[in-house]
Amino acid sequence: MLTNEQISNLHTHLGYWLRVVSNAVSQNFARKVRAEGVTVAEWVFLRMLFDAESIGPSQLAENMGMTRGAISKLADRLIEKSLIEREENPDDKRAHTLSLTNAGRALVPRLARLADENDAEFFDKLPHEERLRLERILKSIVSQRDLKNIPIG
Amino acid sequence: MLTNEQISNLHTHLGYWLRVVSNAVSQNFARKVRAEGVTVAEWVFLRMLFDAESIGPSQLAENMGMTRGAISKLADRLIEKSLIEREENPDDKRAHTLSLTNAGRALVPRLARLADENDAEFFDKLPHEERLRLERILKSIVSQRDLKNIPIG
DNA sequence: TATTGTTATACTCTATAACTATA
DNA sequence: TATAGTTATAGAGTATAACAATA
Repeated sequence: MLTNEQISNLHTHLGYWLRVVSNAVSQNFARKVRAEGVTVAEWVFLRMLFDAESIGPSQLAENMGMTRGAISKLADRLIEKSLIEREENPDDKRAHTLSLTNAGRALVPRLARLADENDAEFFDKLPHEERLRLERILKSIVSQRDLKNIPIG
Repeated sequence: MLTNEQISNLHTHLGYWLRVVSNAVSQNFARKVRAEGVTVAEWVFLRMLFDAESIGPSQLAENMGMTRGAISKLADRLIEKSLIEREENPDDKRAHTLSLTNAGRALVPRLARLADENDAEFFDKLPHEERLRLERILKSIVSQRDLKNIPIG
């Protein structure tokens, strides 16, 4: 017989199915938050500022797994939307501090609710035990591969 | 007491963990195929042409869950790389047919091997049973939500 | 010199829509 | 007029690197 090389099909990979579901969840969420005028990356950004006492672009870039350049652009957009403010640090004049405006702080709970809704849409129909299994398996891969980046988009 | 509104944290959502893992898998794969000079979208494109007897941009757009415009650009790039060819259909002069060149056909098995490797890197360390569970849960969400788009990027 | 941020460039994918040619 | 493809434009994210100001 001739070479019987196996060319695996797209759907034979677990990564494929993971991406199908993950992209659907993310796109659905993106649509929801777009109605509130923000992107998924902006939601993550705002949610982090909500918890942070005070945080600079570099720290945020580290936390979000983005470059400082990307954070700058994101911050510009959020300032444009009056959701955050940028201040100089008096102690170290190189450093900036980013913080939520009142409007930004008011928006976060609304976005958090959308995140809850979105998750429920996709996963609430799973039997409780399956949901726990899925979470456990995903977290085991995260810790095994030491994944630390916040996923955007 | 004051309002005890719960602002859910990023990591409380299953969709968050799904995205962490999915993005890591995809980015790892993107890095691998980039070494072969293609993107993930181009891999999907080539893999589909590998099976198709003859296929046009519209059909491919449908199958890949992309717009025809996006397919056109993708096809331009792949033609530039001499991996596919575009022909006019003699029966219907509006229609085009896309097909692999010899170089493109030769590349697909190499990319398929990378996809296999990538999947193995992330999932082979899971107990066999967990892997089956993960696949079953993901597919149940796919069928429940009737997801049909091939995930790119 | 090293660090903090910003800015610039280029590339990929997305979305929408205008446009051409053919049916 | 409807359909097949292409092209144009704009937005969002990624990556890399140049750059200014400060430490």
